[in-house]
Amino acid sequence: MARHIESSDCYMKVRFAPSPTGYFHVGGARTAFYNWMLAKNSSGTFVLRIEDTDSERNKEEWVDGICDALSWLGITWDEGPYRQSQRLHLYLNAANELFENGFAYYCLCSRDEIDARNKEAGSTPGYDGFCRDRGLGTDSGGALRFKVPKPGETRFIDLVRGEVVFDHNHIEDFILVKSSGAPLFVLANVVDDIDMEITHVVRAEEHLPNTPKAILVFQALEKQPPTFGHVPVLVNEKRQKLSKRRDRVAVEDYRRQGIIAPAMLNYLALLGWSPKEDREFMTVSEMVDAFDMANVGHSPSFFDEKKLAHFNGVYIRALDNVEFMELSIPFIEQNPWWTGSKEDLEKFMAVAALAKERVSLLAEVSELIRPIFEEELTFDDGALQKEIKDNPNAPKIFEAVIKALSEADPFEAGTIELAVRSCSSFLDIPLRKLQAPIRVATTGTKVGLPLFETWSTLGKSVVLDRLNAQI
RNA sequence: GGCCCCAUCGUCUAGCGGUCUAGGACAUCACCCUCUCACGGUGAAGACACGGGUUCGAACCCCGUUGGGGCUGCCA
Repeated sequence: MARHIESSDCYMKVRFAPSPTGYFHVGGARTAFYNWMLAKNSSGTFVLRIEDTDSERNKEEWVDGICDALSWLGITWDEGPYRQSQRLHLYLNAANELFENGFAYYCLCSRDEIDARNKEAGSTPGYDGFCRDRGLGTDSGGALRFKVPKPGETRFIDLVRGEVVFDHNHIEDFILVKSSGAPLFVLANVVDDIDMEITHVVRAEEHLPNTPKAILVFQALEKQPPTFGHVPVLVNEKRQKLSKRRDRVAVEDYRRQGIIAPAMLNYLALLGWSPKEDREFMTVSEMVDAFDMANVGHSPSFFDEKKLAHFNGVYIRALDNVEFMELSIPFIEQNPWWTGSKEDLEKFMAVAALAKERVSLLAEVSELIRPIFEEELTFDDGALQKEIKDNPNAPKIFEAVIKALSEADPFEAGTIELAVRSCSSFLDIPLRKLQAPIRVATTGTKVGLPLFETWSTLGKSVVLDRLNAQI
């Protein structure tokens, strides 16, 4: 589809304006990242604004969750976090101005009354303008509604969709201030965008129908609206918008599983956007340089955990061993066998490169390195049965390996391998068959880190003890 | 229901009128590598929703149909 507008290279002041009503989710993270990239590649400003005007639904802990998650991702804000709950006077001033200038009126209708009237008249849902000309005053105790000019239409150029037109006949006179005196989203949003001099509003597509309302308010306040861009929503496997209630979407969840921040950012950036060259792995600065709203797609994207995990694996493998260990330690600390001692760190270091290649989530590291730390080995019962108890060759394999091993000196991967291979040819059992029982005996499972390196890290006496225990 | 948005392999996408017997990536399968598992390598299978136009020529432009999504709150 032809693009009707190019995103400009000029200074952009953007904002990410989440509402703290639940876990910070991946869709929000993507929106934040897009905004952040726009600010970065225009030498602009990224504002964090917490839209907490709805005191019923907002919780302080969610605000912390948002800030923590953004910080973890490396999405830093130049201004804020502003709190709308602390700026109520600004919205009320604007509301008063709109009322004084005839752009808004007070309304006493309840939803039930409106619905009843619509039903009786056989008309479509939406406010019917009952109080429009009643001349109710500030002291009426009603809600303040914006008087949408009718007939009329509002059109604007959306950065991703091109020109969009809304007929005012389908926009009801929406509420700006509740009867309780609390300002609502559209009002607060617009007033802040004016006050903070936001130049570009990039947000999720679910806000597209709010945009003409916002533009009307900008105009009534005699301000130039910013440029808007609506990015497609993220959907689940059933192609419904990702929901905090229904779907697993919390950034925090992925972090706890061991997704690392750069992998998350890279994956998120590619959901709905792709650079011209169709590249996949990019550093943050490469993404910032390449990012362009003109290349943002138009249709919803499915958040695919499998592909995220693949990206994460690639990023983990690119880590150096020390970084890998530092990032992994929070995930292994909770194990009783991990003490964090110098010896533990040395053992971990010895297998870090091998472990790195075998995980796509940091939460998988524990299981992989557990055999080299545990005093009392935990066994996979199925593997124990199959590879040792039911294996007629097991006794002679143990006997031969124990004997060969005692001569392996120094006890290193190379000498161990020679010893084990000699058993293989001596017993005429292929190495792949021969390694199974001794692997289970010394690590508890049939899959894991390469055996010879594991043994050299474990030390000769531990290995011999574990082998002898199975005879 | 009304309004708006969208439509290329199962998924994320490349493609902006001829270079498309439609490219890449994830997932899947096969083979190779290999001490297990991974990693890596090679290969296979797999898509332009449908119908009309416009055009010498359409995945790309227009219209319609169908399908999906969003919104339709004194939530954001």
